[in-house]
Order: sequence, then structure tokens, then C-alpha cells
Amino acid sequence: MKVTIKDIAKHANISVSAVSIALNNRSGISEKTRTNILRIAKELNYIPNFAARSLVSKHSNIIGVIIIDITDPFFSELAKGIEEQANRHGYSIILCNTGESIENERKSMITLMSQGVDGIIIATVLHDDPNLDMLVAEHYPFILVNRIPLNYPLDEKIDHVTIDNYTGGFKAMEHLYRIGHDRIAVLSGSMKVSTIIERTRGVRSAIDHFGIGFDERHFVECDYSRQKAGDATKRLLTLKTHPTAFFAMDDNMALGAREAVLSLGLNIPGDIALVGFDDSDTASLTGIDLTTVSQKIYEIGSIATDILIKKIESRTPPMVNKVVIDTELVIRKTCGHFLKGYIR
Amino acid sequence: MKVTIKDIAKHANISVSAVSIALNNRSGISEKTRTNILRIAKELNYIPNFAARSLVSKHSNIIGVIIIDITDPFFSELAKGIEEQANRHGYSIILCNTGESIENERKSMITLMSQGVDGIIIATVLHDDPNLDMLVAEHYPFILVNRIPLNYPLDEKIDHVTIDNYTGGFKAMEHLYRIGHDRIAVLSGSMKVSTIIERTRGVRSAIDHFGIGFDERHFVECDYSRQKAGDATKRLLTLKTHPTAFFAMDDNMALGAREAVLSLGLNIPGDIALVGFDDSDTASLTGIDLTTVSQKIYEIGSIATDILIKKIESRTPPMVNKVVIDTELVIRKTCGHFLKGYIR
DNA sequence: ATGAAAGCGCTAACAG
DNA sequence: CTGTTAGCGCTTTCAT
Repeated sequence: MKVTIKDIAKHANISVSAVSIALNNRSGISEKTRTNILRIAKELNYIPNFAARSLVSKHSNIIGVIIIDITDPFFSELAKGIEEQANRHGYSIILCNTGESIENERKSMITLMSQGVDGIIIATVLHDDPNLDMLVAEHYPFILVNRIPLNYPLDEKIDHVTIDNYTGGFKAMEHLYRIGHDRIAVLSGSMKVSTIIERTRGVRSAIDHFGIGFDERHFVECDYSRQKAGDATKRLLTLKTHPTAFFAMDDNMALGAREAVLSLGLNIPGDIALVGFDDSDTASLTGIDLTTVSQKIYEIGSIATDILIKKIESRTPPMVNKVVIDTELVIRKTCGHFLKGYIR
Repeated sequence: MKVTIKDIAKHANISVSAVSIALNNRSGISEKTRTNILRIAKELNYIPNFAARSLVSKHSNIIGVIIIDITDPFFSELAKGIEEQANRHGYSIILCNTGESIENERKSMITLMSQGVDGIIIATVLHDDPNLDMLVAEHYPFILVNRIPLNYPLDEKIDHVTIDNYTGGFKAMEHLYRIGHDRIAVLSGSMKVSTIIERTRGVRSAIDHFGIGFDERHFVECDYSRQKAGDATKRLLTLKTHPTAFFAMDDNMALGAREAVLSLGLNIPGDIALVGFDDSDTASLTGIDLTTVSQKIYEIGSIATDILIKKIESRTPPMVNKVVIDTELVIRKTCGHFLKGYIR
């Protein structure tokens, strides 16, 4: 039924090891036998059995990728960067969505290890993620992207590719402050993850630095949900001294805030200024024109893949790679910068 | 280093076959030994080696998924439907992006077969796709979603899950006609795929049915590209008798058309009406409000996964499943329906 | 209920 | 340059 190298060997009247050599085009056989074997393999429609190969060779040419949700543009862009780069090196990827559940993250890791993936790229870790220990204990090759653990005891030994979230948060606040806003609200994600913690640090630092009077009720966790961000925005806008500007820590929440503001009959940026984070595709649409902190998501994915593969394939003692990529504030229309420019 | 069932057997002072039985919780050993084995396995942090397992058992619990581009919201939604349903049945997925290249599609199929995936879900086939023969010849379990081959000799034997593209195209045209448009332009995708061919059939049929005078120069292939759709729209709008309405065969092209219309200083829907296809997330954003033909993408994915897995796991002679899901016209603002309603 | 042994398809020594 | 052989970790008869 299924054709194996044994079948090829039989047809070619040669040993299986010769076939193996030919198929993996290693050296050790004559050009003549090699071409002959290759021809027969093609004739027989031979398809290698990776399970058998990886059983002995100890590698699968598969990389596992753990993300939260593939329908989130951030993660699909990340996945694309990873997949294309992996392909270039001859690797496939297995995708796991955790839906932000720490238990699913653990299950995904175990599944991935069982599947025998050569390494794992993880975009979902909490700042105090309990699941990392397992990977570290097993000496399993992995790399963190996007989120990293904070104050993790073994942090020095863990590779990661992230963006400079601290500066990103700072820039957003600085921008809103300098175009004249004093009552700025912040819609954050979960404080359990480094990206948000760092962006918040940046926000706080800008508050201190510029002496912005910040009302703590104006800081609300919205869980990356468009809905929750919308609800929070509506609520905040009914306060007597309501915010005049919103910094949402991702574009999705910014979009939720936007819907809420508009539904209240208010103008953006006339009445309310808005800054997001990510620079997703939607942000640049005419009519949306979201001012946002841009991050090079595709690059994060491809760089992380490169590092991981290098780590997998090199037998030299692994050096630790920590890459931090800059962010950029993309000024469009929702912040109202063009109305009066920087006034301070 | 890596702990295997042999190690467990040694620790438990029992044979490997007993361990295998316990781990797969089949019958044939006493309850006492079973719990003992399970305990030791946990203590040792045993992680099964799927490669070894699938080498003998002939199945990998992986499903291959071939799509065009994971960053396209259509495909990421589809992938999510597939992944979640697959997980529920204990399967993982390997994702392959073809970038619409038929050669990549072939490579993906071969990679997937080599990886030993138990079945393949394909969303990329051309109407006369040459790569299907390979799968059919190998009796490889697979199912088509979204696109299907037309007039394919073995069509009766191939499962698929699609939407009713014909009716979708018809509805869009009927709608534009009935709110008063006589000069309608159509921005299509590649005529090599069934979805577009069928939507076009629907368009033609509406043209005939309602006696719409259609200018053939108003039908342009834009390759699903936002850019190309924008360029085409600009070009069409400079014609002396330019179209007053555009039907774009996906939301992405609709967005491109939208950008073009707005950049020309024209109004939507005041000057130009616009209808898209897909009902992607962006379509419903305030300020976008795209009228569009909605399809249940997530369901397509999960239904297809169910069918495929049933096919993989059942040993009964497989019956062929062809599922066609209805579309729905979602009327928002870009078509201007609310301006005057149906006038004919 | 348990164990011994064969073998899945392939690679990698090792001989010749 | 080519062939023989011993496993990789696991499941699965077949004995016991």
C-alpha cells in the first residue's frame, strides 16, 4: 500500500541505507545510483514518513506556536511572520490558541511536546506564568514573544523578542498631554501580563514626568474586549469631570471606545481624543484614522523564529537572545493633533 | 534523559505492554497495577512520544489545514472554527499558507502527508485544481471548504462545505438594482475559483432577471487586493458614464473601493453605493457600516472539521457529505438603502 | 492479568 | 561506494 524506502530499495536493487542516503542527499553513493533511486522514488510516488524519521533523528521540523486567538489581527500577523520564516527553514508550525486560559496554555505545551515539536514560540505568558518551569526543566527549546515573565528567577536564561512597551506607553501619554489634555483615561488590558504592566509603567512615568493630574478612576482594565472598553468609556464619559482623552492599550479596545464616544453623539477628535496601540490594519482606514502606537508584529514573529531555529539546530552552547524592538507613534486623526499641534 | 514507557515499566516492576495498556486506558490489567502505573508516570513527568505511537498506530491526531493567508480575517476565522472543533476531538492542526500559489498548495499537501496528518482541510482549490488528483489517488482523507472544483470528474466523491455563492451574488445585485441603481460595477476576485465564478453567475443571473443594462467594462478582476480594487474604482469613476454603485466580491476589496471613492471627494452612499461580501469584523464598525453579504465562516470551519474527523475515525464505508450554507445580506449604510428604500 | 517479542519506517554506525 | 544491522518508543499479537 504505502510505499516505503524498502520498496524503493527492492525496485532499485540496492540497500535501504543507500536509498536513505540518496533521499536525504547525503554523500556516500555514486551519482548514478543516486539519480536512479530518485527516479524510482518519484515513479513510486514515495512520500517520506516523518514519524519514523523523527523517531530516530529526534527532530520533527515542526515548531509549536502558542497564541491567544488567531482571529485577533495581532496574533494572525504574528503567526504569519512565524510561519513564513519557519517555512524558509523547512519547518512547519502547529498552532495552539489558548483563549487566554493558563490551563489551556499548559495543555498546549504538553500536546506540543508530545507531538515532538522541535521548539515552541509562546506569546501568551503571564508575568508570573507557572507553566514555564516545565519547559525549563525539560530543557525544551523555546522562545517568548510579546509577553515575558517579570522577575522570573530564570529570566537570564530565557530568550525573548518583545517591543519596548514602556516607551510605547510613555509616548502615547506624552502625546496626549502635549496636545493639551489634562484629563486622560487609560483603558488597559490584564495587569497579569508584562506588555500591559510595562505600558502602564510608561503611562505612570509620563504622568510623573509631566505632572499630569491623574484620576485613578480613569484607569480601567478592559480585558482587550471591544465591548468592555465601550462600556467603560460610556461610564467614564458620564462623570462630572469626564476625561477628554483616552489611551487604549490596544487598537481593539480603542475601537470599542470609539464606538462608545460616537454613540454618545460626541466627536472624535473634536470632543474626545483617542490613541490606540498596535497599528492594526483597521487603524489606517479612512474614517477610522486611529492614532496609535505601532509595533512591528511580523518582524517579531520572524526574528523569534530565526532565533529559535538557530537554537534548535546549533550544537554550540546556546547564547541567550533578548531582542527589544522600538515602537513608533503613528499620528492620524483621532488624537486631534492637527487641530492645534503641541501646545506645551 | 527523556522518560519512556520502558522507564515507567522498570520503576513499576512490570512489563512495557502493561504500561501501554494503562496509559491508553484499555482493559487487560488489574485496577491496582493501572493506578500504580499512572502514579509513576505522573511522578516521572512522562510525556508520550507521538511519533513512535503514530508509527505503529498509523494516526497522528493532527489535521492539516491549507489556506491562503492567515492574516486575512476570512481565513483566520475559518482557522479558528477548525482549530476549536479539532481540539474538542483531541486533534491539533498544522497550518499552511499558500499565498494563492498552486505550487505552494502542492508542496503543502506533500508536507502534510509526510507529517502524517490524519486528514486535510483545503480552502484554496482552483476550479480546475490539478493537485486534487494526488489526494484522491492516495485515498487520503480530505475535505474542501469554501472553494470547490467545478466539473471535476471525481466530484461526486469529494466532501465539501461551502456557502451558496450564487445566491449571494444575486442578492447583492438585486439589492443595488432595487434601490435604484442601473450602472453597477463589479469588483471580482480571481475567475479561477468557484466562489467567484458562482458569485459572478449570480450577478449575471440578476442582470438578466431584472434586465439591468450592464457595461462589461464595469466588471473588473481585482485579485482580492485592496490596492487593486481602489485603483480600479478610481479608473471607473473617471469614465463619462461612471458606475453609481459597486459590488465588491469581498470586504477587503470593498474597503479598497471605499478608500478610492472617498479620496475622490465623493460620498458614500450619497454619490456612490457600495456592497461587499463576507461581513468581516471591520464591516460593522461605525464609520465603515458596510452593507455586505454575510457568511458563517466559523461554522464552515467547524462543520468541515466534524465531517473530516468522522471520516477519519469511522471504519464504515464513507458517505459523501456536501454541505451548502446560506448567506444573508446585511444592510448597513454604504448602499444607501435607508435613503429611499426599494423603489422597484 | 501479565510478559516476551515482533515490527512500524527510518537513520546511522559499522563492515565489507 | 554499498550492504547489514541495531535500534528510536510504542502498540500489539501471542504465550504464559
